Amino acid sequence: METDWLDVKSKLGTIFYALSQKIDGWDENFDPEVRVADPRFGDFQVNGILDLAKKNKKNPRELGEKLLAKAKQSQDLANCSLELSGPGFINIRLTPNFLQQWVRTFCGQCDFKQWLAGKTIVVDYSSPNTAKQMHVGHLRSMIIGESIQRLLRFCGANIIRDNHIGDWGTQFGILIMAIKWTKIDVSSLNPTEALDEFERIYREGVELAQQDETLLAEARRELVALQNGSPENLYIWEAINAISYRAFEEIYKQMDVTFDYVLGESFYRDKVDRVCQELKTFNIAEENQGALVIFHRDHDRFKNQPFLIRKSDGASNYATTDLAAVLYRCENFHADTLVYVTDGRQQDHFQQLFLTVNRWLSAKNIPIPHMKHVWFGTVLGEDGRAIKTRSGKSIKLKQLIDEAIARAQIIVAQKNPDLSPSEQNEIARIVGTGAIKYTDLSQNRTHDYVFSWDKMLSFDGNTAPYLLYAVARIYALFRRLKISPADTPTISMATFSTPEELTLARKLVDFPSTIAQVLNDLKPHYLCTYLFELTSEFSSFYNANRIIGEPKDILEKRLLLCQFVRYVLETGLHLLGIEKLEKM
RNA sequence: GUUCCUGUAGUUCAAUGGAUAGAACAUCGGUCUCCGGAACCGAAAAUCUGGGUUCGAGUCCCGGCAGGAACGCCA
Repeated sequence: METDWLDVKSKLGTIFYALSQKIDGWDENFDPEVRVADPRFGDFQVNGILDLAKKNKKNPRELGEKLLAKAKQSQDLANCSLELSGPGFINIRLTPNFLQQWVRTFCGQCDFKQWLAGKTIVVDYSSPNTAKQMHVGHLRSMIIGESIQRLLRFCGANIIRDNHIGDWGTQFGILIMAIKWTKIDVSSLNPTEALDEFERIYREGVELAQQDETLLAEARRELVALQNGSPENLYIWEAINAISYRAFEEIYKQMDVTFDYVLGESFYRDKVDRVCQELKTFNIAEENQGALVIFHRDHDRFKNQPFLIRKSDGASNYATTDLAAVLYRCENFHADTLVYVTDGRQQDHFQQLFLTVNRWLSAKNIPIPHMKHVWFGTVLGEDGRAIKTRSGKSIKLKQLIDEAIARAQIIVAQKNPDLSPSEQNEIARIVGTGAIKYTDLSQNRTHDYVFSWDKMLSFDGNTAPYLLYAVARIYALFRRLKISPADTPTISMATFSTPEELTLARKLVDFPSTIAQVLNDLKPHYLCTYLFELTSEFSSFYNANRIIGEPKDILEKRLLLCQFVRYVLETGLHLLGIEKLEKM
């Protein structure tokens, strides 16, 4: 089988389009709209005939008959059975022979590197603020960002992972004021409790500032002093950041998240003036009520809603930093795409940012990168409102992760007491963090969800442990048969024949088009749905079709399916940021 | 006021304008001399509301109702 059959759905689209163009008078803008079909009707269906008929006021059945006649003569489709049905669908069913060839050709060979080859993409994700512990509200950017970053890399892009930490914000004004007010020595704090302490001090500072205007003014002065390089304030700031970074690192390590660069907002502090200057020079930014703002006159909303890039007190804000970061990423990383993974509440900000970058970089006459805001819904508390740190009762990320690992630990110890403690610990970590990641990723990222311990820590049903278990069983099978997963599977001459073999092989065919869809929308939940369905079909297959003790040709064809399933599950789990397990 | 998101089984979620709306959890009932039972098979159970567009609407448009969010010096 030719390698261009890897993505069968897309290949069928190409074939049907080419066939249609051999028919006299057929619309050249025809889109066959090949879709995965309901198994009752076939494996794939051509949907586009109905649209075409509507547009050209023709009878869809007649058009369908013409296209079907061409398709039936096509050598490319010799291994498919075809029929016209319903109002004008062409149903396509792959023959067992086709499935056999496809599985043989692509087992372990699903390579999508050419899709994004040559692209340099900066992915900006996680991006917590220092001086605070990460809480469940910080989960999504880290998990979704990590997954998307892996996906883009898997599809051939050159990826730069940048953690744009909020280490230069106004929280430091209040914090430094309160630290000085309460005369706390930052170097004397116990590192494990220091972040709690900073949060407490911060809340205290907010209260103080509310009660006493002179302290509020003091906080503003401390921030300006910090930004102007006051050694005393820089010392406190650095101490706070060092403690914060250590806490972040601990979580990233547990969650298997890594970055190439950690360029916080402070990194851009000497680069923002240039941005403001240029935007003024190009007449993009203007002074308004003492601040430097940008209006986009040809935009319905942003002609009135300003993009504020310098506050009236002269301080820059996150908009300025983001602009400086865009320039830095273009000039130093030569990025042609920038991906931002943040909460959906920042949609206006990013729209304004992108509009501004377009105007600014065209004025500078340098290439404008593609910019994509990959936003996600808010994690809500029980009250239906966003979980907030200031409430003081939000769930810490560390607490959630530790609890997930502890629960997994109990189950591992119970199911697999013979494994060494260190093996059990590692399994518990992967199962526990995998469950958290999968729960988040398996939901449409653009929807809000209410945080619940039960949901995050569930190990039953459509969860990471279910997928991990299937992988572990395949490894167990290989161990019993004394074969290595790295071995090239022996090619059996037997074709798939049982309903479970055929259904499973059929499901494997959808892997490439699923990746294409996830890539198109940057929505990992499509992948989760696919992997769960694949695993479910694998489990049914494995339950109903014996392998060990079967005649050689049957054993071999079933092993080939196991090998392919293992490959797809491991690849898929990796793309979700979940590590695989050979035992659990 | 402008803009954005959401409303689907008891619960949590799916469903690129396609054929009889899929799952999971929970509930009820099955499978086992079973390659790992963290498994498999089955049952019952749902599109907020009123119009419209379409051969076809959970999906698109308009109007309600309900919830959430953003909108000038927070990030």
